[in-house]
Amino acid sequence: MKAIKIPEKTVTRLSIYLRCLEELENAGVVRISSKQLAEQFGLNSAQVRKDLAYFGQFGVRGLGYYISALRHNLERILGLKQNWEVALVGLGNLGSALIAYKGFQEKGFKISAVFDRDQAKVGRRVEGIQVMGTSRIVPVVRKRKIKIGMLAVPAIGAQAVLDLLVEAGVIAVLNFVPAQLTVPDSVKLQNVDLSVLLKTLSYHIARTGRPSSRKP
Amino acid sequence: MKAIKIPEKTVTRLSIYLRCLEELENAGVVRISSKQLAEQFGLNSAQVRKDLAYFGQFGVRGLGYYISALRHNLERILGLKQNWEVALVGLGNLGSALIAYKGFQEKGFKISAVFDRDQAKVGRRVEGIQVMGTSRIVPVVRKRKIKIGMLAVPAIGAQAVLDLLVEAGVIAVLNFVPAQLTVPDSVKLQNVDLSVLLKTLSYHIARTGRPSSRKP
DNA sequence: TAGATTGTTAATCGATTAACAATC
DNA sequence: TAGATTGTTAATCGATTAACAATC
Repeated sequence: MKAIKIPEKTVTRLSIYLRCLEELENAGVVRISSKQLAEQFGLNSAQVRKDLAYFGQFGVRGLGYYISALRHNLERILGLKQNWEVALVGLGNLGSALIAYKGFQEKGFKISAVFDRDQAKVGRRVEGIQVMGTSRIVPVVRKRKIKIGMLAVPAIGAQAVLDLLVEAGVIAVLNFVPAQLTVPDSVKLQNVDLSVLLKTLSYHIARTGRPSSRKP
Repeated sequence: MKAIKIPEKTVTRLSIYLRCLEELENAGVVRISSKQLAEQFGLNSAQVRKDLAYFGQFGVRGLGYYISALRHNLERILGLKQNWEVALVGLGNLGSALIAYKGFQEKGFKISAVFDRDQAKVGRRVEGIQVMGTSRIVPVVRKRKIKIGMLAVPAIGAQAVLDLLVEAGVIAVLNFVPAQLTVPDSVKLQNVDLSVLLKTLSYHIARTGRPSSRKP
């Protein structure tokens, strides 16, 4: 079969294109060229065409891309034609915000199982979901065939919890824990480390922000 | 002067190295080689050395890097020797979680000003900080010389709020709004789009997760 | 000194972009 | 048909990695 490697950045851009296409379709626009689409994001039009070309021929020469058709194709490619169940582990500040956030559900991602180590939280109902102890991760996630995990626990013990999710059959994990965690190659671990992002910002300010350097 | 372009990825890795060095120092380790450090993250040792070499010569041939010295150097390079004040705009689910999250403060980032458009929230006290209306962004951020913004408002109107932060003199913004926002070149906009990350996970599962494809 | 590891150059790899034939 | 824009190849650019002289 085809062994063409598709860059991760391409996949990320597809979902950004998709958001733009949704807006355009809602605005009643029918067609768009790669040039117009690229301008929305400060990208090169060849890059847009190449990103799409990894997956097929979706455009019409001389005309561009029909928005509705392209949108459906991108949704299919990204696996968004189905609703995904998500298992959240950790119900601290961040976990609570994630479960309260309505944005995911609109996009087809539903947090449908919540786990926490703290016995005081177990049994509570949050957004209509009963909180379970971490010992229930393996049976429940396996039984419900949940494929996506969200990890929002303290760094201590995070690897053990992640191992449970993997054992339960999760294939992809959105990880908010600022620690070096490992998963088998077959599992995708997507790190969201806000501290690392803030430090990058700090670097940017330290380099470009001030005419002369100043120490506090 | 030197016009060497330092890759963004290098800066991101520096802060990841730093976290590792902190752990090692706490564990009482004195020295580490680029090879050992690289193995922690599945990276190449040449990459570690090159990342560091952008900023100076921090190692000792034959021995490796002294952890304490390297750590101080990285903190200096990343601008972490000072505490940064952060202005948060938007006090919904995510904004509330961000302000309640204690992790930032430990790393030297303190949310010290909070703004929301909703008059019902203005005047309330959250984590010891009095919430202000968005009309106060420009005077307050400018007066306090706050350089980092966090944007956690709804997509509608987000650009206008971002413009206010920029007008107020912010140089870097951590953006949680899933929309295509623009800033001047001098300002760094770091997007954190959880929906995009989830879609990348969805793609991964759709491609690798199932032996045969199945539509719901 | 012998062994180890850095700092740095040169080679490789992969992603972006320019260019253009195909074609609507 | 003439003009526009795709899909794709080839050129360019930038980041990663191998290799090794310098040196602790």
